[in-house]
Amino acid sequence: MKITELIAAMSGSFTHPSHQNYIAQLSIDCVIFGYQDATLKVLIPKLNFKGDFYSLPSGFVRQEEDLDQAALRILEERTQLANIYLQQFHVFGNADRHNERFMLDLLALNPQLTGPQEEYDWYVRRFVSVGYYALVDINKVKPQCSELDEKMEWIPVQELPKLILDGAEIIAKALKAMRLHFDDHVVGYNLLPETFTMKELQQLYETVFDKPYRRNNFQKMILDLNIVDRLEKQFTGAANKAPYLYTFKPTSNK
Amino acid sequence: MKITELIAAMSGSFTHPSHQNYIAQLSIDCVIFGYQDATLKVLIPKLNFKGDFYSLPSGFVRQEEDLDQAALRILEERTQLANIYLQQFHVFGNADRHNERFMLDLLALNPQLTGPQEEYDWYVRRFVSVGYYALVDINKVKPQCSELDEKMEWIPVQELPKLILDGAEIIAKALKAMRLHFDDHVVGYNLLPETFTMKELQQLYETVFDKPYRRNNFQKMILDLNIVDRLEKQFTGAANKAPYLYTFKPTSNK
DNA sequence: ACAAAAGTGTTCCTTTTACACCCATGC
DNA sequence: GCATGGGTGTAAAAGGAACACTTTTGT
Repeated sequence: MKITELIAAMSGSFTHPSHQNYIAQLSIDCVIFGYQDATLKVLIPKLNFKGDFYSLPSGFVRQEEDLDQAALRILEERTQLANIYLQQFHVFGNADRHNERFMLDLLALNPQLTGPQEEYDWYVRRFVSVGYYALVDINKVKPQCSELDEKMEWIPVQELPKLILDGAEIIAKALKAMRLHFDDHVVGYNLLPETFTMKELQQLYETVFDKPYRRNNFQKMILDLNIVDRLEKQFTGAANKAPYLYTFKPTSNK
Repeated sequence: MKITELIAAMSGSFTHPSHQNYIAQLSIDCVIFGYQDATLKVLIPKLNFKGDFYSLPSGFVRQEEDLDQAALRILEERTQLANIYLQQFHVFGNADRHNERFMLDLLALNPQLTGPQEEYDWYVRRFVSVGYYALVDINKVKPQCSELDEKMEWIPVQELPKLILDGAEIIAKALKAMRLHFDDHVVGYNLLPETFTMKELQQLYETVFDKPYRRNNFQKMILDLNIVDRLEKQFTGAANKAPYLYTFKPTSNK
């Protein structure tokens, strides 16, 4: 593989690479949150090179596209999902944010990589990166590896591996911003399937905020917010009262 | 004046212009808030050209400097103030954010402006701009015009003129973000002089949040927060009880 | 002594938290 | 019937809003 292709793939684009089409020194990093097994997870690609390089889904911004559009494009390519809930949360702009260290590590372990110096220089310059986080229904996502990825995995936020560059800081800030937005009480919509029980919703809250809620008070809070509709009961076969299913009101979100 | 100098001045730098030193297509826009006469004001430069062009203090990012550093540099140049409270709040990245319309309007009214095509092209490309807001003690600021400015004025947020580009949107978002941060109850520190009375602090809150507070409850709230120290009384000569002066505790901010 | 404005205390109400009870389900 | 978990009601506690009262200052 050539550096050219590497950069093209890193850009989130599978088409012919040409850095002329992108804004130089500006990138987008995405933190994709999913929720499964009462755990908050992040979609993390592992690069298909020697050495354990974990990164974040990222890419560049085309000249003719909005910043938000670019983030959406990157996300859709990776998740095969449209209409993703997406929030810009921070710009990472330290002067030492460049890919040189990463590339040196990568090339040391993978000497077969070659490519034009020009492309390499373009890529290892200092980059300012806009952080976006996304909330997705983990069951609907079909993780799509880029040409560079060995695999993409949902990793619990508590068990993240060492990430290249400032990935750890980016995720930490994303989590903080997400929690803040969660208080609006409509954001959870995006992490759950269409229908869910009150208990499932409560578990989501407990996971996100990392604190327990009382069953009855939680139910009262949600119902008072008037953001969910009650549907039919869900008979699980268990020897107890069947819980109602709920769905978020169509008007109260997006 | 040449376009070259115009761009140099716009960049917030008074030194010899060279766009090589800056990150291309990335700019910083600052919303500088001050507080005076029970009014929230923004420092707005008016450009020294024919036509009423009002802008925001802005500039570009040098290759070797952090994003935050760049914002601080721009702010210090304009206010002659160090240690400014500064917050990044949003990135404006729509694809149609370019200076071409503004430049056409400007050149139509000021045909004497000339300069190399190259510089012009650099400047009118699409720009992604990082928004920062600052809170300053309005009495300490000595507004410093750039070479381009006819004047710089503190304009009440309610009475803003038409700004070039998306200035209005930027200020609106800055105000929203500032109000949000204000809830931390330490931010007000930066808008007031060293010492102040409880009434002055209350008026600040009433201005920022645009709603009345009750005198006694407000006092209780602030004292309970434990963020201010009570100093000596301030005798104004008025025929009433002298109010205490307060100052923010040195530990509770920054 | 009085008016004006600052400081403090006290009650009332709303919201939040904690506890208790009842209801449905399958064995 | 009974164990299990879901739904609802109510009391206690906390927090906030409104009101009243006291203190200080210069005339």
